[in-house]
Amino acid sequence: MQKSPEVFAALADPTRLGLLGALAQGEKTVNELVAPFDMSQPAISRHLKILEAAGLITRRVDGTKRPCRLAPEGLAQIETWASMMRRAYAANYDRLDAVLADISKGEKE
Amino acid sequence: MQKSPEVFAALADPTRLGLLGALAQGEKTVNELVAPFDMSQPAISRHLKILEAAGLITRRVDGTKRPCRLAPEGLAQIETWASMMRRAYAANYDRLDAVLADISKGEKE
DNA sequence: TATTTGTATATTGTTTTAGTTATATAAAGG
DNA sequence: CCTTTATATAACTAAAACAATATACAAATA
Repeated sequence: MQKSPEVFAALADPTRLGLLGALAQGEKTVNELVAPFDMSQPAISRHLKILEAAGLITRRVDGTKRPCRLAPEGLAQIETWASMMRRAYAANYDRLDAVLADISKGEKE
Repeated sequence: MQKSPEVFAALADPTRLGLLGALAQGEKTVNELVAPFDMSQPAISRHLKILEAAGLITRRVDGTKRPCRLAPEGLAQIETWASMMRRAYAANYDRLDAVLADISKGEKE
């Protein structure tokens, strides 16, 4: 129907959320990210690829290493979506609350 | 490894995002939600169940209808996560940016 | 009470996702 | 160069997600 929720799909996995949590502490290489996750290196590499495609991380080249960093762009997408929804909620529901309260008060009689 | 990203998984589907968008305009019954989504009613009902389990919508009973509303709780979870990440970013990366800039300046020689 | 309306659940088939092991590749170091 | 280190890709398997159709059920209505 409209745009694809690539960034949300990227978050829809506990391993990837954990990777982001690890990266929240600062830049880390792939192997450093593999260590705490009882999971194979290829599996982690695929997760990192998904996070990168979603704009949630970036990778630079340092010799044979590929240090990963958080990228704020993906985060911004999420925040933008959430604040749109919150605005819509405030506009269309806080008002509705009063309406519904009136209705149910009327129904009690 | 740790907690399950149920709320993000709920957003990781274009139909469900669309449903939330529709609900952003106000309360709607299941059939009203089905209409714009070239998809069967049972499929939409299952999506709604997932959104409800994630705390993103609530449903009330109105005779045989089940009007759905946005629930701000799920939204709050997302906002909380995002702001945690942003704080971590600010704390551990803005500082790191300067460090990396220094390093790459050194490497140029 | 019989029928219709609104919604939910069951069953099933297909597609997608996530994991493993094995292997490729590229840079570093001896 | 040859080997090791760091990471990526390939091939495959298993599990989960999504959709459709058929059906059940409860409330409204005729």
